[in-house]
Amino acid sequence: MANQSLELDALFRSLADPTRRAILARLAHGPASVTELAEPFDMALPSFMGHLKKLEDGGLIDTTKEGRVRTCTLRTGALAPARDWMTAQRLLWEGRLDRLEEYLATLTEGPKP
Amino acid sequence: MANQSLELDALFRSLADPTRRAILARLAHGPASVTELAEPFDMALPSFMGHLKKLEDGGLIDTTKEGRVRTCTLRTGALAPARDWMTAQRLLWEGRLDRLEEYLATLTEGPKP
DNA sequence: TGATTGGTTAGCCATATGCCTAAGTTCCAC
DNA sequence: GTGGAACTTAGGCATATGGCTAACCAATCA
Repeated sequence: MANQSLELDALFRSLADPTRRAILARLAHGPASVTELAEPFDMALPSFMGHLKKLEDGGLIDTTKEGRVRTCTLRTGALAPARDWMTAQRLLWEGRLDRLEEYLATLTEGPKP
Repeated sequence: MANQSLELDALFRSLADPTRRAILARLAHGPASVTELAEPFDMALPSFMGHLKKLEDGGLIDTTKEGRVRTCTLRTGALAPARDWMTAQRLLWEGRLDRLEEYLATLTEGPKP
């Protein structure tokens, strides 16, 4: 549970920045190199690389180096824990406890990474 | 758009802390006073109050004072923009552009706060 | 009316964050 | 072999964050 809390900390912190959200939104269209990703931003490259590192350490993206080009790829399902937490709260708020129970049942059945 | 970006910054930053997430999860069960909310936490009251202020400034909760008791209430739909952004990314990732279009149509029809 | 309760304000500290520049390394095209 | 491209590392700076204690204030109770 504490581990899940740390994971959610990192996930939501990763999303609490417009640059990183823009990176994720771009990668949703497909993999891209660092240079491609950085091009729309008026930001020093080492600063931009810092954001990529944050996303990689947070488990949101994978990066691979081929020659001098580093390619970034969105990690499938990486946002699921954050989305699941928000969905759980919404179901509680709306008072649909029976739906919450069904929903939690689907969580325990799913595979864990 | 920039305004939406700032709103998402504040929303995700509010969620990037275990104490604030626990507050929201508790309030999902119904309103509570500051003292009730703070009781499970081993934290100085001014520090805890700081978290409540963050949540209120971020539009996630409302607070009202009656006599010396301040009661906190979850604001309905407050997490919707964050959830919507995550849903939009997921639909992109899964390549279901037609579903994305349908989804975006529902957004533009909905009332804006 | 004094004591207690439920916050509120102010100031401080350690750490994290997001940006910068400068310099460097690895790879590749010419 | 060399210059340029694509990163990578190091150090610095300003601001934000999350916690603390101390003192205070407003409301209520005995």
